[in-house]
Amino acid sequence: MIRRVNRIFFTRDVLELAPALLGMHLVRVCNTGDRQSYTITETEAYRGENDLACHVSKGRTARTEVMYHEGGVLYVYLVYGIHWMLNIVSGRKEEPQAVLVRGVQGISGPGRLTKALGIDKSFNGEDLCESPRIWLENTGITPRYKTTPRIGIDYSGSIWKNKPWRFVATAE
DNA sequence: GTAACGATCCTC
DNA sequence: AGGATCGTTACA
Repeated sequence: MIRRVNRIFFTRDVLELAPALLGMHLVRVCNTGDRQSYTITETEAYRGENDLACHVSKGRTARTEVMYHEGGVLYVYLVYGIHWMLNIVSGRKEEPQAVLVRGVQGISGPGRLTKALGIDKSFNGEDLCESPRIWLENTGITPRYKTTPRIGIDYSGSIWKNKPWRFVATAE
């Protein structure tokens, strides 16, 4: 039985949640009522204030406030003045962690993903456990995956830059 | 108020 | 290898 995943699923540590998202369905209901579902194939973990690649390492700000919420809400922000990034907040309240959804089946690249799904700033703070327009469903399939360092965070220093916190589903 | 900086993508 | 393009942040 496929159904929306609940709060408990998201309140785990981000290093557990990020790989667990692989193979799950990201379901999006657009304005016309059309429902589409996308299989998640690539994620990255951003883990707390000590992680120099994570936005909260620069302090708690209006932008990053949502990451301090309980897991299951979305953190959406703009990079390079162009691309919206889709992140799923992880961990418990006051435990700022998030998973960047980098790709789904058929769409690679986090910027292209949000464009295809019509995700913008209005989704910031959206609750995956309650929202009528976006949620996650379990498929019971956990694909094999590989880990690599995260992308585009060269500024964060070698310790954090080299953490193997990018999770990419591998073809069977 | 101002200036610098990107968790990217596309085109050379 | 480099440019697009603008919200967020840090500073004065």
